[in-house]
Amino acid sequence: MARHLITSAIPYINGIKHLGNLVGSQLPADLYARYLRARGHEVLFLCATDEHGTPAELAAAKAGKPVAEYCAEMHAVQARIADGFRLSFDHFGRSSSPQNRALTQSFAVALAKAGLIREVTEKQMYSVADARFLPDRYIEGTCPNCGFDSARGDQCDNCTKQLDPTDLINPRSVISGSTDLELRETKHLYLRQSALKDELAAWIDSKSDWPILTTSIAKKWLNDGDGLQDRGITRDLHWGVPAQFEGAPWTGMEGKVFYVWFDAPIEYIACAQEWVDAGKGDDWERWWRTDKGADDVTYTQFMGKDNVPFHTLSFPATILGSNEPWKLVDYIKSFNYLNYDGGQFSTSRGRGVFMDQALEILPPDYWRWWLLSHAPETSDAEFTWENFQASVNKDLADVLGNFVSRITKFCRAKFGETVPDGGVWGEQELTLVNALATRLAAYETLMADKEVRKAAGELRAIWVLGNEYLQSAAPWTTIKTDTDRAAMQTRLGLNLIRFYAVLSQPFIPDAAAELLTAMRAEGAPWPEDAGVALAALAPGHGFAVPEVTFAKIADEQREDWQTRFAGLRG
RNA sequence: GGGCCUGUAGCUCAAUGGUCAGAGCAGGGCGCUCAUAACGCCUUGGUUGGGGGUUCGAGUCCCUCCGGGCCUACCA
Repeated sequence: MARHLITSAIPYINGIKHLGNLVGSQLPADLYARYLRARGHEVLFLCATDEHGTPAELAAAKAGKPVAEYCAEMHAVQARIADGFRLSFDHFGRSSSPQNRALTQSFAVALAKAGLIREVTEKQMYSVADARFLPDRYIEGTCPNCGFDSARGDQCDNCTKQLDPTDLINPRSVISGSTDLELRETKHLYLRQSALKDELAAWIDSKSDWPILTTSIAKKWLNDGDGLQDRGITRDLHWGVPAQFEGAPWTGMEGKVFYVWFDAPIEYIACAQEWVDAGKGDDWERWWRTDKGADDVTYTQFMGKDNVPFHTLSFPATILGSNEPWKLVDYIKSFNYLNYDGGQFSTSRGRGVFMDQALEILPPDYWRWWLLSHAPETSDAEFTWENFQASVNKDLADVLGNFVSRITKFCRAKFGETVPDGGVWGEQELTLVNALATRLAAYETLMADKEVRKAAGELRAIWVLGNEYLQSAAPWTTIKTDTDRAAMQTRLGLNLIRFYAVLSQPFIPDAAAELLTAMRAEGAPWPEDAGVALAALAPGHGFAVPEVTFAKIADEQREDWQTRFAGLRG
């Protein structure tokens, strides 16, 4: 038994996430957490909403609400949807929590003591009409390079040229359209990441088993240009962790907050405190403090590729630079993007299927299975309705669901709704059990390695073995001449349902639970030995014939959804 | 512009430099009748994006061209 800390990249508070966001972090993290729990490991699986920053302020303003109220509402919405997808967080926290505020400020002090914070006075664009400083991309104007009239202050979307807001012709605020902009001096704190460059590089180099996607992005940032750059960790905003506070080793930071990417990863730690404060646990330090037991913890993070620089460099810089005994991540599993029907999912343009909509049309297991079995691990992947329909119908309805139907209904018709007695395993059964044992071991290895797609493929192959067995054993033929043998074959078939339900739990928890309930085998443990597990349901054990576990997606449904989700989100 | 990833069967994807490039789905044939017209068996299908090179041997390594994607530090 080992102890595993698992975190999923924390979703931004601004709106409901789409399926691409889900498959890139929360869903595979949940798969891994569920698997490890099923294997009897001690797991702490944490996620939260990332609530600070300019987009949250603007979204709240647009909704006509105070930002704190907006975030509280959206947190509840996201928590409900996460629950709908059966994401088994031990706690779903908030980066705006008091715990995170205190911890973020504490980290800043520690970093300052270590000489890793420097003050920088710089000039930023200020919008008089909006009464706020504006990030570069919140300023638009005409591109000096190509003449595009909606170029952003950081880059022109038309000609891709890198820009500075002061390069723009006729710059205006994206928020209000106001052209009353001026450069104002402002002071910010910078984290001296450059001072930690060698230490970070050595650490990254030691991680030879990480996905290429993870290490290549990290190395790029470490080595690009002049190497790892210092990063501003404060912003001129109101919504965030105040950068001026009692005990702060600097002055003049009133009205400023820490940058979201500084406080968001710290929420991983604060979330464990929230977990304890919510009465769900009693000791968070044994998960996070290496001086208090966390040395034994294996820490795995899941995220989309856009989050990699912050998790491989910025956050580790915060941890290492603090000189405090915090647990560093052991493995970073990163994902590419999921595209939608020939283009990108887009939150801003409402393109694709969003988490709430997905749950409105189908149960979570359908989405979990398709998304995980098509997880964008080696490259970007593509969602199409045709592929979704075909995969789900074949894998879930035909291969697994129909297997359950055929054996339970056969048994009911011939022996009644109890596990039949008689007969002993022969050559055919031992061959099956051996094949299952081999595939089970492969499945366990793939799950432990976080090879999501391959694990899904192995699980499916395990389901297929049941159909192959039934087909060749043919109890419906056997029963005509040898009742005992037919009973034995049927008994094994029923045990396969229980076996499959246990193995399938991480992918399709609802269906697995339904099957275990039907087989009256709730709480069945992970099989230590396939042969033993496949004899667990003894003669006389009652069961119920399950309702159709997975209904098929009809062509009309698919076409309807295809049309419905083609355009903008209504 | 720079960097990284990627291109393999109609589709979605595999393949430590080493048998004849493999699976699933789709297509074709046969079988079965317990089952959600489900299942099983067999099978068609490839100049591995193009071109060069290294090597006894290249999908894999190098160069180049073409296509797709991501990142490029003030969105998060």
